[in-house]
Amino acid sequence: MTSSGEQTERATRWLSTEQQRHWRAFRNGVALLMDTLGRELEDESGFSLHEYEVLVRLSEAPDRRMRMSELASGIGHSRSRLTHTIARMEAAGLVQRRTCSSDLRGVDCALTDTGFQRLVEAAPGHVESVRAHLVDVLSDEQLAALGEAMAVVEHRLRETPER
Amino acid sequence: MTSSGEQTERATRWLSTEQQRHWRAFRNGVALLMDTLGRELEDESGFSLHEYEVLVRLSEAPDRRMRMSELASGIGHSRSRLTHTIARMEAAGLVQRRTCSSDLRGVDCALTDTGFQRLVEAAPGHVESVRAHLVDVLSDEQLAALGEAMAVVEHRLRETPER
DNA sequence: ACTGATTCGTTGAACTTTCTACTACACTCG
DNA sequence: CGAGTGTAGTAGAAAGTTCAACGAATCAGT
Repeated sequence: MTSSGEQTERATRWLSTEQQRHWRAFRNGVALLMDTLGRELEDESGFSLHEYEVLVRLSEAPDRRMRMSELASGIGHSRSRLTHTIARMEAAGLVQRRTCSSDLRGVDCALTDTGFQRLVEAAPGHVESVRAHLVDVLSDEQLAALGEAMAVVEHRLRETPER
Repeated sequence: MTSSGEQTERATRWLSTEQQRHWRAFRNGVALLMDTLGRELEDESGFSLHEYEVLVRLSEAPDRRMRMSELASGIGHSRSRLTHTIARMEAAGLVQRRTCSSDLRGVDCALTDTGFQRLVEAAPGHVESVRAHLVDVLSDEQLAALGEAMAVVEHRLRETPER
């Protein structure tokens, strides 16, 4: 809109047949896998994958408590979304909100004993699912390749300032 | 509940440290990647990844039309969800519903010229995103490993009768 | 043909997630 | 100090998804 009028037409660098095949396999496989893991977790323990993730993070935090925003950015949810999720989980007695001592704006979210207990009960079944559909289906090398590739992807995405 | 009372207590086969590391990297990486691709697509073309997927499938179908249920199972959405999605897309003029000639229960979903046009406009940007955050970030071998591993996962999930 | 079971797609309500606006506190710089 | 700017969390409305129930068409068995 400034000087050049039309932005330079650059030919799209389409994916090669192979690349497209792999990308689609990845996309479809991930969707189906996550869907399945989510449904199985839901059936067996009543948690969604998101709630489970919250429980896991809290259980591993010092004192089993964490600030809302840490929790949110850690699992990549919006602050708003986490507020709603935690509200539901608090109503269910899984977590408890406390005012944060060091920063009066902040709120700490603490795992209750009930919440921890329910996580302990849910974990074995979930691990079984992950094994059955991912870990035990692949060779050690394949799993490692998967993990390492996605670590690179994540690292790049986090280091990039923005786009 | 029948004979044995307690079901046999079997020790949970937890993941090894390495396995857990890879599984988490996979989970986090996938979440962040898909999130980013979705947001970029949304910003550039106004489509969600789901809508985009619908457009792609239709554009590749013979006659650019497909039965609702084929479409739904192809992309792994519930029939209900697809109904709602297609309703919105139809209101936006991207697709059109027609009665299916061979089966009066069925409904065919056809891509409109507008829909095809909008897909053509959206595609280059999306491919750029996929390259920037996945394809060009990995070696050919890594991408191939990713695709092949997930193809195995998907295949296993589809062949299993149910769980 | 007739009956019952099944599949197709839709509907509306309940629920979850996203988006936007808002309050309160913290930090910083004159 | 105190005005301006940024950050933490929340709240409610809008958008999207899931769930259960339904009407219509097909299929299988008699």
